[in-house]
Amino acid sequence: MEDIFFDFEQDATTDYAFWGQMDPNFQFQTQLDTLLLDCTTVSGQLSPWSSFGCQSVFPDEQLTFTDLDSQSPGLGGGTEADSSSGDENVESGTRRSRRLSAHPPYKIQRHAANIRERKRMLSINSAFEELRCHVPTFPYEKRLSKIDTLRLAIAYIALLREILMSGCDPKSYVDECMKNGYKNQTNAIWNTSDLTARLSWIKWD
DNA sequence: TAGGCCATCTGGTCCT
DNA sequence: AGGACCAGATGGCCTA
Repeated sequence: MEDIFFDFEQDATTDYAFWGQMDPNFQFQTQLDTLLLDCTTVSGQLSPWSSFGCQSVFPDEQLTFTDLDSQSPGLGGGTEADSSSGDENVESGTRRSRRLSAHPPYKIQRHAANIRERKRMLSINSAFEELRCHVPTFPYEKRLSKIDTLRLAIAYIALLREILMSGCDPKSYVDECMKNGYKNQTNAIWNTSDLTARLSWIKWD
Protein backbone atom coordinates (compact mmCIF):
# COMPACT_ATOMS: atom_id res chain seq x y z
CA MET A 1 0.00 0.00 0.00
CA GLU A 2 1.39 3.33 -1.01
CA ASP A 3 1.57 6.39 1.07
CA ILE A 4 -0.36 9.43 0.04
CA PHE A 5 2.00 12.35 -0.08
CA PHE A 6 1.08 15.72 1.21
CA ASP A 7 4.46 16.94 0.01
CA PHE A 8 5.81 18.72 3.03
CA GLU A 9 9.27 18.47 1.55
CA GLN A 10 9.34 15.29 3.61
CA ASP A 11 12.42 16.35 5.46
CA ALA A 12 10.72 17.02 8.71
CA THR A 13 11.26 13.46 9.83
CA THR A 14 14.85 13.18 8.74
CA ASP A 15 16.51 16.06 10.48
CA TYR A 16 15.10 15.87 13.92
CA ALA A 17 16.79 17.97 16.48
CA PHE A 18 15.87 19.42 19.78
CA TRP A 19 14.28 22.73 19.15
CA GLY A 20 13.65 25.59 21.41
CA GLN A 21 17.23 26.68 21.40
CA MET A 22 17.85 30.30 22.11
CA ASP A 23 17.07 32.60 19.26
CA PRO A 24 20.03 34.91 18.73
CA ASN A 25 17.60 37.80 18.52
CA PHE A 26 15.83 36.62 21.64
CA GLN A 27 16.72 39.63 23.71
CA PHE A 28 15.51 42.07 21.12
CA GLN A 29 12.47 40.00 20.33
CA THR A 30 11.66 39.82 23.99
CA GLN A 31 11.84 43.54 24.41
CA LEU A 32 9.90 44.17 21.27
CA ASP A 33 7.29 41.63 22.22
CA THR A 34 6.93 43.19 25.61
CA LEU A 35 6.49 46.61 24.11
CA LEU A 36 3.97 45.50 21.57
CA LEU A 37 2.05 43.44 24.08
CA ASP A 38 1.97 46.48 26.29
CA CYS A 39 0.57 48.42 23.39
CA THR A 40 -1.98 45.69 22.95
CA THR A 41 -3.03 45.89 26.52
CA VAL A 42 -3.76 49.52 26.00
CA SER A 43 -5.38 49.32 22.63
CA GLY A 44 -6.80 45.79 22.72
CA GLN A 45 -6.41 45.57 18.99
CA LEU A 46 -4.10 42.63 18.59
CA SER A 47 -5.22 39.27 17.27
CA PRO A 48 -7.10 37.07 19.73
CA TRP A 49 -4.23 34.60 19.45
CA SER A 50 -1.86 37.04 21.03
CA SER A 51 -3.27 36.36 24.45
CA PHE A 52 -2.06 32.77 24.44
CA GLY A 53 0.73 31.80 26.72
CA CYS A 54 3.39 30.53 24.34
CA GLN A 55 5.57 33.56 24.91
CA SER A 56 4.60 34.45 28.41
CA VAL A 57 7.86 33.65 30.18
CA PHE A 58 9.85 36.55 28.88
CA PRO A 59 11.54 38.87 31.31
CA ASP A 60 9.63 42.01 31.98
CA GLU A 61 11.60 44.77 30.35
CA GLN A 62 10.69 48.13 29.01
CA LEU A 63 11.45 49.34 25.52
CA THR A 64 10.89 52.75 24.12
CA PHE A 65 10.36 53.75 20.54
CA THR A 66 13.87 55.12 20.64
CA ASP A 67 15.07 51.67 21.59
CA LEU A 68 13.19 50.23 18.67
CA ASP A 69 14.89 52.70 16.45
CA SER A 70 18.35 51.85 17.65
CA GLN A 71 17.94 48.10 18.03
CA SER A 72 15.99 47.21 14.96
CA PRO A 73 18.33 45.41 12.55
CA GLY A 74 16.85 47.16 9.58
CA LEU A 75 16.55 50.68 10.78
CA GLY A 76 19.67 52.66 10.17
CA GLY A 77 21.24 49.84 8.25
CA GLY A 78 18.78 48.99 5.55
CA THR A 79 17.41 50.66 2.50
CA GLU A 80 16.61 53.83 4.33
CA ALA A 81 20.24 54.23 5.26
CA ASP A 82 21.26 53.38 1.74
CA SER A 83 19.07 56.08 0.32
CA SER A 84 20.64 58.71 2.50
CA SER A 85 24.20 57.48 2.59
CA GLY A 86 25.44 59.60 -0.25
CA ASP A 87 25.59 56.89 -2.88
CA GLU A 88 25.37 59.14 -5.88
CA ASN A 89 25.96 56.38 -8.39
CA VAL A 90 22.49 54.99 -8.09
CA GLU A 91 19.81 57.36 -9.29
CA SER A 92 16.91 55.08 -10.01
CA GLY A 93 13.46 56.55 -9.80
CA THR A 94 12.72 54.59 -6.68
CA ARG A 95 15.73 55.87 -4.88
CA ARG A 96 15.18 59.41 -6.05
CA SER A 97 11.61 59.47 -4.87
CA ARG A 98 12.61 57.86 -1.63
CA ARG A 99 15.29 60.47 -1.07
CA LEU A 100 12.91 63.31 -1.86
CA SER A 101 10.29 61.94 0.45
CA ALA A 102 12.62 61.36 3.37
CA HIS A 103 11.77 64.59 5.11
CA PRO A 104 11.00 64.45 8.83
CA PRO A 105 7.19 64.18 8.70
CA TYR A 106 7.48 61.36 6.21
CA LYS A 107 10.07 59.60 8.34
CA ILE A 108 7.86 59.86 11.38
CA GLN A 109 4.91 58.41 9.51
CA ARG A 110 7.10 55.73 8.02
CA HIS A 111 8.50 54.81 11.41
CA ALA A 112 5.00 54.56 12.86
CA ALA A 113 3.97 52.36 9.95
CA ASN A 114 7.00 50.16 10.57
CA ILE A 115 6.00 49.69 14.17
CA ARG A 116 2.45 48.81 13.16
CA GLU A 117 3.78 46.37 10.63
CA ARG A 118 6.02 44.70 13.18
CA LYS A 119 3.09 44.49 15.55
CA ARG A 120 0.97 42.95 12.81
CA MET A 121 3.65 40.40 12.03
CA LEU A 122 3.95 39.55 15.71
CA SER A 123 0.24 38.83 15.86
CA ILE A 124 0.58 36.61 12.81
CA ASN A 125 3.51 34.85 14.40
CA SER A 126 1.64 34.29 17.63
CA ALA A 127 -1.15 32.76 15.58
CA PHE A 128 1.40 30.45 13.98
CA GLU A 129 2.71 29.61 17.43
CA GLU A 130 -0.78 28.73 18.54
CA LEU A 131 -1.34 26.66 15.44
CA ARG A 132 1.90 24.78 16.13
CA CYS A 133 0.44 23.84 19.48
CA HIS A 134 -2.52 22.22 17.73
CA VAL A 135 -0.87 20.16 15.01
CA PRO A 136 0.62 16.79 15.88
CA THR A 137 4.37 16.89 16.32
CA PHE A 138 6.86 14.52 17.81
CA PRO A 139 8.17 15.55 21.22
CA TYR A 140 11.69 15.60 19.86
CA GLU A 141 10.85 17.26 16.57
CA LYS A 142 12.41 20.54 15.65
CA ARG A 143 10.23 23.59 15.44
CA LEU A 144 8.01 23.53 12.36
CA SER A 145 8.49 26.29 9.85
CA LYS A 146 5.52 28.46 8.99
CA ILE A 147 4.92 26.76 5.67
CA ASP A 148 5.22 23.32 7.23
CA THR A 149 2.84 24.33 9.97
CA LEU A 150 0.25 25.41 7.42
CA ARG A 151 0.65 22.29 5.31
CA LEU A 152 0.57 19.94 8.25
CA ALA A 153 -2.53 21.70 9.58
CA ILE A 154 -4.23 21.20 6.21
CA ALA A 155 -3.34 17.51 6.19
CA TYR A 156 -4.38 17.13 9.79
CA ILE A 157 -7.77 18.72 9.19
CA ALA A 158 -8.30 16.52 6.17
CA LEU A 159 -7.52 13.42 8.20
CA LEU A 160 -9.74 14.50 11.08
CA ARG A 161 -12.57 15.11 8.65
CA GLU A 162 -12.19 11.62 7.29
CA ILE A 163 -12.14 10.12 10.74
CA LEU A 164 -15.34 11.99 11.43
CA MET A 165 -16.92 10.80 8.20
CA SER A 166 -15.88 7.22 8.83
CA GLY A 167 -17.63 7.11 12.16
CA CYS A 168 -14.81 4.94 13.45
CA ASP A 169 -13.04 5.23 16.73
CA PRO A 170 -10.22 7.72 16.05
CA LYS A 171 -7.52 5.57 17.58
CA SER A 172 -8.60 2.53 15.60
CA TYR A 173 -8.72 4.63 12.46
CA VAL A 174 -5.18 5.86 13.00
CA ASP A 175 -4.00 2.34 13.83
CA GLU A 176 -5.60 1.14 10.62
CA CYS A 177 -3.84 3.89 8.69
CA MET A 178 -0.53 2.93 10.25
CA LYS A 179 -1.12 -0.70 9.33
CA ASN A 180 -2.55 -0.42 5.83
CA GLY A 181 -1.53 2.99 4.66
CA TYR A 182 -3.74 5.99 4.42
CA LYS A 183 -5.95 6.83 1.49
CA ASN A 184 -7.74 10.04 1.06
CA GLN A 185 -9.27 12.07 -1.72
CA THR A 186 -7.30 15.21 -1.31
CA ASN A 187 -4.32 15.97 -3.43
CA ALA A 188 -2.47 17.50 -0.54
CA ILE A 189 1.06 16.29 -0.35
CA TRP A 190 2.42 15.10 2.96
CA ASN A 191 3.81 11.76 3.77
CA THR A 192 0.89 10.33 5.64
CA SER A 193 2.95 7.78 7.44
CA ASP A 194 4.51 10.83 9.03
CA LEU A 195 1.12 12.22 9.83
CA THR A 196 -0.24 9.01 11.27
CA ALA A 197 2.99 8.45 13.15
CA ARG A 198 2.54 11.88 14.66
CA LEU A 199 -1.05 11.03 15.52
CA SER A 200 0.10 7.90 17.27
CA TRP A 201 1.64 10.17 19.88
CA ILE A 202 -1.76 11.56 20.72
CA LYS A 203 -3.39 10.21 23.82
CA TRP A 204 -6.89 9.52 22.66
CA ASP A 205 -8.38 8.82 26.08
C1' DT B 1 29.13 27.66 1.00
C1' DA B 2 24.47 27.41 -0.75
C1' DG B 3 19.90 27.23 0.47
C1' DG B 4 16.10 27.64 3.74
C1' DC B 5 13.84 30.35 7.02
C1' DC B 6 12.87 34.45 9.17
C1' DA B 7 12.47 39.52 10.66
C1' DT B 8 12.33 43.94 9.09
C1' DC B 9 11.71 47.87 6.06
C1' DT B 10 9.34 49.81 2.37
C1' DG B 11 5.95 51.54 -0.99
C1' DG B 12 1.67 50.48 -3.13
C1' DT B 13 -3.17 49.41 -2.70
C1' DC B 14 -7.44 48.77 -0.42
C1' DC B 15 -10.63 49.73 3.20
C1' DT B 16 -13.02 52.34 6.88
C1' DA C 1 -6.57 60.60 6.08
C1' DG C 2 -4.94 56.91 8.46
C1' DG C 3 -4.59 52.12 9.22
C1' DA C 4 -4.46 47.29 7.47
C1' DC C 5 -2.77 44.32 4.25
C1' DC C 6 0.40 42.78 0.86
C1' DA C 7 4.53 41.63 -1.76
C1' DG C 8 9.33 42.67 -2.91
C1' DA C 9 13.94 43.53 -1.23
C1' DT C 10 17.44 42.86 2.02
C1' DG C 11 20.32 40.93 5.44
C1' DG C 12 21.17 37.69 9.35
C1' DC C 13 21.25 33.10 11.23
C1' DC C 14 21.39 28.19 10.87
C1' DT C 15 22.13 23.73 8.81
C1' DA C 16 23.45 20.16 5.50
